[in-house]
Amino acid sequence: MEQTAVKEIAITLPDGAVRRYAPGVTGMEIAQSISPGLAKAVVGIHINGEPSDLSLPIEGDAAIVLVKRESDEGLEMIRHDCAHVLAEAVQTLFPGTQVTIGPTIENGFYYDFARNEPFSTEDFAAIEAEMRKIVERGAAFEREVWDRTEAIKFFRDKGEAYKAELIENLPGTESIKIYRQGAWLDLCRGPHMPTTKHVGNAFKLMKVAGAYWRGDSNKAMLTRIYGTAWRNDKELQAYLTQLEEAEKRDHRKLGKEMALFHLQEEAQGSVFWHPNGFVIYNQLEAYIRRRLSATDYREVKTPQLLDNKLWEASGHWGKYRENMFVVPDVVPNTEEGGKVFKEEPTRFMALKPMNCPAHVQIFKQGLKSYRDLPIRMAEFGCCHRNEAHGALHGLMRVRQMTQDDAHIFCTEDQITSESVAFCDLVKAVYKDLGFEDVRVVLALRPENRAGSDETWDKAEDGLRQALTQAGLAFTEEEGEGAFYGPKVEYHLRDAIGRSWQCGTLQLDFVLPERLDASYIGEDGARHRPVMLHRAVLGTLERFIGILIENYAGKLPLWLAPVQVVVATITGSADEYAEQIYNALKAAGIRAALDVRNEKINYTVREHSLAKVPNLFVVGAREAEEQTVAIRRLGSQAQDVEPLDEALAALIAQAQPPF
RNA sequence: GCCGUUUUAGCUCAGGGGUAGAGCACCUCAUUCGUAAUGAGGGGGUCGUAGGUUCAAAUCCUAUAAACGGCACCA
Repeated sequence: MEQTAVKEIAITLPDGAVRRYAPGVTGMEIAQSISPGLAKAVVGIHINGEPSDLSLPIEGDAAIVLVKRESDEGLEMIRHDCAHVLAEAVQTLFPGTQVTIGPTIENGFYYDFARNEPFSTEDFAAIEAEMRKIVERGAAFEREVWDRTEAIKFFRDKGEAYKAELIENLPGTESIKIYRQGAWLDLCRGPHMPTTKHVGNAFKLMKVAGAYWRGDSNKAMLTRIYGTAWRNDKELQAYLTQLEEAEKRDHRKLGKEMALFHLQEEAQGSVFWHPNGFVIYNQLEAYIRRRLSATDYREVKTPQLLDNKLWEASGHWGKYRENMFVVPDVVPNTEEGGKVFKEEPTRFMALKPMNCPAHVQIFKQGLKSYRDLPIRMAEFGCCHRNEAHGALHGLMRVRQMTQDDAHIFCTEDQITSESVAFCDLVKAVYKDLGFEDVRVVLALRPENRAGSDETWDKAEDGLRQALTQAGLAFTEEEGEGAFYGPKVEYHLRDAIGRSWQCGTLQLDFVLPERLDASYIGEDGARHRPVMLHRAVLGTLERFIGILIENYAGKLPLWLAPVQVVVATITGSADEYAEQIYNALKAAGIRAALDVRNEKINYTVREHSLAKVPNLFVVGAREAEEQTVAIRRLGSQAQDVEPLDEALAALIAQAQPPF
C-alpha cells in the first residue's frame, strides 16, 4: 500500500454509509459526488448536528445530513433567504432605509425596517419586482467572519445603527458572521442556501405593520413588512386560498350573517347579543353550570361596583388602575351646560375587572375551618377592563366580558389534587366542545415575585404533576408566570391561526394575605388559604368567537340557535307543518316555522345559508303519510321518515354532551 | 396607546371636483311551486363626524372618531 501525504476524512451519511473525502471538502462537493440530481436538490447541511452552509469546508471526520429544498427545513431556509432578498430590494429602492431583523415565522417571514417615511402596500409591486430581479440574478450567499469592533464600525459608518446595536449585544462567545449576496450584505447567523436563485418565485408580500424595536413600546416604531414564501407556486396558491377560506370563517363576519351579535361605537368592546347569539351564550353557560355542579363548585354572584378601597387593598389599584373603569361616587351636577361634577369627586367606585377580591369577601364571612376546605366558589362574573383601543378585536378581546370564573380556597396540601381535578375538567370540556388541538403552557416564576422559592417549587411541581396526570402535552415558559404564582394557560387558535388564551389555572399566595383571608387549622391556629384562580372557557365572549370559527358557523345541534326549520312546499301542508312545529316546541326543540309562499328551492337555500342544521320539509305527500322529508345541513340527501321517529331522533341528537 | 389602511343604502361594493349607482335584502302585486335564488313594480343614502379650500366637495386639505391588519398590553 502506497503511503500518501493526503489524509482523508470520513463523512458519515444518515444511512450509516461512510465516504472518504479530502479535508476541506464542502457539503456541495459531497452532494455532487453522490449524484448531480442531489446536488441540484440540496440547499443546506447539518454537520455533526449543526445546521451549516453547503459551501463551508469540512476539515475533519463528520456525520452529515444534507437538507433538500423540498424538505420542511428547506422551506424554512427559503423563507429566511427570502427575508434577505426583501431587505436588499428595499434598500435598493429606498436608500437610507436601515435594516434591523428579519426572521422566519409560521407560513413566511418578516423584516423590520427603520425609515422616516413608512412603507405602504402600494410599494409592494415595486419591491416584489426588485426581489424577483435579485432572485433571478442568483448571487451566491457568501459567508464571512468579521472582527467584532470592525463590524460595529462598519455598520455605524454605514448609518446602520440598529445592526451595530445588534452586534454590540451579541454574546462575546459568538463570532460575527456576515452573509454577502452580490453587492449587498447583512449580519446573520445563517445558514443560507447556495444562491438567491434557490428562493424561487413562490413568494408574496402580505402586509405592512408597525412594530417596536426589540418589542419595547418605549423604543422606536419600525415598519415591518410581512411576506409568505413557499417551495412552488402551487403551494403558494394553496396557502392564499386557505387564507381566503379562513376569512369566511371570521366570527365577526359570521356573527353578522347569522345575526348572532353586533358591536357599535357607543359601546366599543362590549357586545350586543342578539337572540340567536344569546342562545349559544346561554347554552354554553348552562353546560358549564352542569359541569361545575358535578364537580362540587358552588355558584355565587357578587357586586359589579366596589369601593376603590377594596381595589387598593387587593393591589389592583396600584398595578392595573389604568385599565379599570372608575366611577366617582358623587351626584352629578344637574345644571344644564355646567361641569359634570360640581365638586371634585373624592370617593370612587370601580367596575370590577375581576371577581377574586369579591370572592374573598364571601370567604371571609364567618369563620372557616380546615374542614371546610377546599371551597370552590364559582361565578359567571361580568367584568370590565379598559383595554387599549388597538387591542380590541371582535369577541376575542372585549372590554366587558363574562368569565366562567371560580376560585378554589384550599390548603397547600390540596393544590395538586385540585389542579389535577381542574385539568381533567378542562380536558373533558374542550373535548365536548370539539377542541382536540389545545396548546397548553405552564408559565413559571418571573423575576419579580412574591413568596419563597420553596413555595414556588411546590406550586410549579403541583401544576406540572397535574398536567402530566391529565395527560396533557405542555410547554414550559420561564418567567411568564404572574407575580403571585405560576399559571397554566390553555390556548386555542382562531380561523387564521392566531392563538388566544382561553382556560387558565393560576396559583395565588398573595391575595389571601393582602385581603386577610384565613382559616382555622387542625392546630387551632389561623392559616392562610391558597387561592386557585381558574376558568375553563376563559370568557364566554372569546370562547364563542373561537367556537364560531372552529365550526365555521355550523354549530353542533345542541348549540345551534335554530335547530330545525319546518318548511312547506305548498299552502296545503301548512296545517300539518304547524302541528309538527308545535310538537317540536313542546319537546324543547328550538324550531322555526316557514310557511311563506316561496319556492322550496328558495327556502332550502335561505336556511342552508343561515346554517340551520335540520330542515323538515313537508308537502301534501308528507301530510298524507304523516312523515317528514329531512334535509341536513351539508347534505343534499332527503331522508323521509315517519314523523314520530324523526321527532324522537332529533330530540335525542339535540341533547348537550353533558 | 403606537404604525399603516379603511369608512358611500340594512349587507357587499363601484364612483375620485358639476349635485349619488349596482347586486342582494326590504315593501307591494302576481305566482302555490318537491329540495341552494319565480317574475314585475316600489321605497331607501345631507357618502363616519367637524372644520376649511372652491362658483361648486362624497371627491381636495386639516382635525377627530371608529373599524381592520400588526406591535405593545392582557391581573
